[in-house]
Amino acid sequence: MVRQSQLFIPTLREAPADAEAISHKLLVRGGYIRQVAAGVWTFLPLGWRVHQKVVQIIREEMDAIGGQEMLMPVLTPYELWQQSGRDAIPEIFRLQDRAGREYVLPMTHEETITFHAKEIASYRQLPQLLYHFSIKERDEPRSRGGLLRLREFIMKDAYSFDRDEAGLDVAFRNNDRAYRRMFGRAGIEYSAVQAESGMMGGKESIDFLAPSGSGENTLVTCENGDYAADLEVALGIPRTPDFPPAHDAPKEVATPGATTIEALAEQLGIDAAATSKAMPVVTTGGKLVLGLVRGDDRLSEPKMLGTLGSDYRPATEEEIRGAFGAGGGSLGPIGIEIEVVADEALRDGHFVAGANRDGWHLLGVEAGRDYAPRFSDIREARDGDRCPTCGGGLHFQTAIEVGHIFKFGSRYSEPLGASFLDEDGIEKPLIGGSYGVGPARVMAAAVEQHHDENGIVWPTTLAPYDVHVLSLDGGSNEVRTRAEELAATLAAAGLDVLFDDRDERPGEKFADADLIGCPVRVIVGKKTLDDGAADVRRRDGSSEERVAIADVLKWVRQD
RNA sequence: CGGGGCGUAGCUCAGCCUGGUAGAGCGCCCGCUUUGGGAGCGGGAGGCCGACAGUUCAAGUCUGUCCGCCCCGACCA
Repeated sequence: MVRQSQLFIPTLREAPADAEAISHKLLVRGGYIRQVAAGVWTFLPLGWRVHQKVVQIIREEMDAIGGQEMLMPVLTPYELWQQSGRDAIPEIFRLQDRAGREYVLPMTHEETITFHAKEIASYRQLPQLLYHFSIKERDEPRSRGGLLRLREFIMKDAYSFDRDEAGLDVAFRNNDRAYRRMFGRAGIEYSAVQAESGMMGGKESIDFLAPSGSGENTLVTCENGDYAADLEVALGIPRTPDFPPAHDAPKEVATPGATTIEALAEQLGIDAAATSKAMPVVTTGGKLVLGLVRGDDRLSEPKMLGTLGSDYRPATEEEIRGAFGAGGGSLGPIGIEIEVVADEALRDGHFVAGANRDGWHLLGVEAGRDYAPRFSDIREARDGDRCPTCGGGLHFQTAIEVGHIFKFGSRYSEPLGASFLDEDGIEKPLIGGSYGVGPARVMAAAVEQHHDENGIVWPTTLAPYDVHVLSLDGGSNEVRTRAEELAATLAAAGLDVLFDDRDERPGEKFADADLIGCPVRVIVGKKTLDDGAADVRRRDGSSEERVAIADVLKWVRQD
């Protein structure tokens, strides 16, 4: 039992003016966290308790699948990152010591764990699953939203090593299961979706997205529950366009001043979905490519990146002039020398396209007949699309990425030289996977998903304390004593008890208790003692009643 | 890195346009009263007005540069 009068729980009546996300506001107001610099936060005692509860859940689930906890340092020799090639990532923090030796403050620990994995010499020592909780540093160009995106944060990162892909499959599935269990225990609603592995350089990967009022990802789900994906890779079946009459060959039409799809569709009196939109881009290799999507669609940058196999940028005015002989707004796929990547939605039907002549468009352009594109899914799924699995409606929700697991194979073991001798006597690279989860993001997601207008409603597994006992003594020693006895009794029974013994008025204690959000609130006051009782209430509003002091423990423990 | 916004008391903010002794509410400290949903009265503490450089008799206020923070975008295991 701890006395609130002696704790550092600086609750605030008002949220900081610049806070937008609910979790940001409530965690700051509740005295859980404080900002030190952009994207850099302190966990105050209450916040650290919650963080540690999340950590313990993760630890138990990792241990349950054979994970071995360890700890790798933050300060890491730069050479390791040179060997993996990740030294080129702009987000890494670098520094030098006084002798000029260079270090990296890691964003993850693949390099370091692989450095240790070099001690694995034989297939007899495999598989291995190692993990740690440690501070990650990322020079994010833009942090935001309280705990949603930090520049420094603690992550549980686990690494598996196996002798082959089959072994990796097993490790991957085990971690997937462990993740589902840990998020379930943390009271988080989430979807496991296929995702891009991004800068980790992986193959298969699964993202765990928790729907939230604020977040960095968009979760796309089918109303029938048979499809879930991150917007970046989500497939959607677009509606069928309302096509105008077809033509035997493209027919030129004057469209003066129509440089946007809206203007074009209006001028021609047609459905915007029956037009095509041309997006000329230049790859890092300097190659000009025309991306073509339906007029009502947006080009998906991650998909385009995947299709091109390289980063790219929009083409400049001069580059466009040179290649198309026309300016933006009148570009199309016909009569040009450059490669055309057309979205799948343009495969069937006849569309209006730019004529590559300023102020003119072409009616009835058909892929295959009039131009020969490379088809690829490069459109961003959007509201109104149908599910690719069952045709049901798709929902789009903002979400927090609370975990990400992926296979990296020999991505690190080869460059770092981590190999083992297999049963057949052949030296082979270790086959690895990484499994990351951010406890702070789990906290933020829990708050985003569980709160009301008065404050946080913690899942019981994450709450900083199980029971919040309020002494409404108004200066009465007898009431204070009885309240403290009850708090001590509950604590002796194994519950984490926060005892509000502060010399504050009732209203303030109620407000703070709601804000902090412990699952059970127990009030001892003059009124209740007259009945030899206490008022008990669950924070989620499911029950509230007056029970005899002797029965409080039983009440707390039921359901 | 582009666009926008904001830096004044612990917090939320006025004051800046039109230069002239730095303010309010909440919080904090003391006293009295009060005590079941953020009390009342009285007294009090608390400021390098983000930094630097200009303009001026005089700068929180005008000008410039820089720094910090937030939001949108770019970016992002």
